[in-house]
Amino acid sequence: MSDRQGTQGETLLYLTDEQLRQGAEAMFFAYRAFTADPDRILGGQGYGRAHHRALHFIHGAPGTTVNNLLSILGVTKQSLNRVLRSLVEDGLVESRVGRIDKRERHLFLTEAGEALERELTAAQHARLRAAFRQAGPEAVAGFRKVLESMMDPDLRRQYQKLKEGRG
Amino acid sequence: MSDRQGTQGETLLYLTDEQLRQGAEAMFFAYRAFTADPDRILGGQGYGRAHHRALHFIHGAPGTTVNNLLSILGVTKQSLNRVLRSLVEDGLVESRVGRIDKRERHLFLTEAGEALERELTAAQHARLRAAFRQAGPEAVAGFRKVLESMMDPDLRRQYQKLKEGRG
DNA sequence: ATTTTATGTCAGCCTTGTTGACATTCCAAG
DNA sequence: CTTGGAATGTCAACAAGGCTGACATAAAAT
Repeated sequence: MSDRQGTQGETLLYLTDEQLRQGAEAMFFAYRAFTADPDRILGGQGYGRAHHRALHFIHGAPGTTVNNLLSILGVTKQSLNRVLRSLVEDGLVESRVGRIDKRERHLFLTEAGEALERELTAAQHARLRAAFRQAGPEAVAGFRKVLESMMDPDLRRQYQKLKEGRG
Repeated sequence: MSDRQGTQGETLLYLTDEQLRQGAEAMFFAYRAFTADPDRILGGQGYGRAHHRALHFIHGAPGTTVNNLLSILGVTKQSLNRVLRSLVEDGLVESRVGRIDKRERHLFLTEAGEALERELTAAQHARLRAAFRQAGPEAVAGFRKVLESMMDPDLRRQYQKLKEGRG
């Protein structure tokens, strides 16, 4: 029971309350760092994290509907609507009525919207790139593996679908 | 140049825009899952994520001052004050005026506060434990390594200090 | 003793989540 | 064809939790 290298030892080791606590705190601090740069960029202009998320996913799936975006973002349509309205008013997003189903709105980034999305992504990717490089490829693989395991099955499916859609 | 195992090949491989994008989305989805259980528990009783964070760190460092808590949480004192006030009013946190420096307030969880903290921690740890177990020890090491690399030096120091304080 | 600094509290604003009410469009049953 | 329900999106009002500014009190410095 004292083999710190053995399978049993490690299994017990990394699941102690202290290990879990450290994992939780790491998530908290890292997520703050992860969102810090885009938050700073958006802070000045009356936008926030919600606008970043909308820009990100519209960029990744141009022509997506409001309803589809909702299922990805996991917020209510009323909440998303406020964000989209300001983005449309400011000319960053274009909302076109669906041709086959006129109830739907298809969303696209304008050139200005693409430009802001690029700026936000650049900041976030710079940080991520530095962290990935410093940690090394194996650590990155582990990072992804743990994050995926942490998601609910529904969220994981959404995440996988986004990946495959671009793969 | 075609060695997918070589340092060069891997370095290029995991730093493509697509890899970074997937990393960012993994963070987004995983963080949502990470906070989902405590959010659900707290939702009913007029509390939120901010209360959870306060309970968590007061539990981990009983007697901490408001100012110290601020530097850990990274919010303004006005924002934290609102949260603390409701926790004190509801008898979950006790705030004692400092004996040596009467400007300071030292914070402690009451028995009820400890009980709620345990409930929240239990939910979050259950999810984390399942993810860690599924991903395996090496993945968990990588997960921690990447998250730490992602933090700003200041945040990383805070995080390390918390770990060592309990180590 | 008076000024400056540190700590915490109160008031008010903004973003972004929530529910409720509603308009429009589509589709299916009568 | 029409009518009633379901799906989609919008508008209004409210709550949580960020923020800045103004302020009270205690400690420290001059």
